[in-house]
Amino acid sequence: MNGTKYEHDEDAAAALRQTSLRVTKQRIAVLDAVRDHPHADTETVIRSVRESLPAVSHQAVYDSLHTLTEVGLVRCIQPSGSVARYERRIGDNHHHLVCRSCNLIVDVDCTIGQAPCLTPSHDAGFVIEQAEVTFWGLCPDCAHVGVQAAGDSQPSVV
Amino acid sequence: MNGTKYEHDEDAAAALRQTSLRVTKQRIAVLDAVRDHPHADTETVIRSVRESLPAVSHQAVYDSLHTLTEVGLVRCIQPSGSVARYERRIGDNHHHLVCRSCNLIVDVDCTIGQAPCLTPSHDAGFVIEQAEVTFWGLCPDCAHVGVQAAGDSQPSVV
DNA sequence: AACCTTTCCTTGACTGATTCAAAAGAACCA
DNA sequence: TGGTTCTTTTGAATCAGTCAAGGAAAGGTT
Repeated sequence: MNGTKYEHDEDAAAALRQTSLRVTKQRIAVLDAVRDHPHADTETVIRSVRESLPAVSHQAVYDSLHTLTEVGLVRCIQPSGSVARYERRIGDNHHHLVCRSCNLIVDVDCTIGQAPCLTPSHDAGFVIEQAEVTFWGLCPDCAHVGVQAAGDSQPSVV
Repeated sequence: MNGTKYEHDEDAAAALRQTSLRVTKQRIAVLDAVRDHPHADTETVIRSVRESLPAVSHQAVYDSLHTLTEVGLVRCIQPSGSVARYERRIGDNHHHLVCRSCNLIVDVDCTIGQAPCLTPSHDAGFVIEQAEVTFWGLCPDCAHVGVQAAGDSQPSVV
């Protein structure tokens, strides 16, 4: 049943042990699922987890994702119009490209270097912890389709 | 009933006439509500609209907000963990400061100048239309409370 | 001004993501 | 191993947002 996954299990278990959280099958499976499906929504995580643990409740996945987000083992992103999505790549404050047409999400490195990697023109007195950048546009595939399909059905740049 | 609001009504009506949309009481009231409550969520817009038009349905407000967003008279933003919020300031691609503690949202001018005002380090072949920046942190009030209240209950910077 | 067409609003039900709460179960410390 | 505490299951509930059909209003036409 759990033969060829030692690496994953060990990575996830080790990460959990470094927190004060208990090491449970469910949390390990959630961590693996998020690693294997970058930017997955909760539904996808549930399906993936159930491949190895068919009986997990959706609530366990919701709880795990929340808890793991709180301790910083996963990061939750939520581009406008999207449900919550999760990723395992953390700590480097990278950003995202989102395709307006097919909703593909791709990582991009932080524009300048370390968080916060940008400074607003005036900060209104805020103590700024993080700058989150989302680049909206068209992925290579969708951009080509737009060009091929007549050219002027795709309106102007914002 | 509608005595002292000529300025607002005229602004909103004029904006609507410049589109191909019909000029209706409901849409004017929605435009005024969004102007009077920057970054308001739909619930707030509904309450505000009902001050002048008690009988509007929530569906009319949802429809209006969608339609007005489509034609570009309002802009919809959705910081992670928040419901949809709307603003009347459009066309300048400004960005937002969001307080992690009280959810206050404040506008900041575009960091460099025109959209897209940032360029990712590598674009993965995307055609980029817009860069959306959200600065997360603590507003002046919440930052002060954090400092006063013992200093180490408020954890580290991300 | 009356009419007609098209677009818009109201009504009421519904969906889908997420959350709540209580009880059963599993992890970890002694 | 035994007990305590933290997790998971179960089942129901909430909340933002959507769907669909009929009635109403806007704005052009006569």
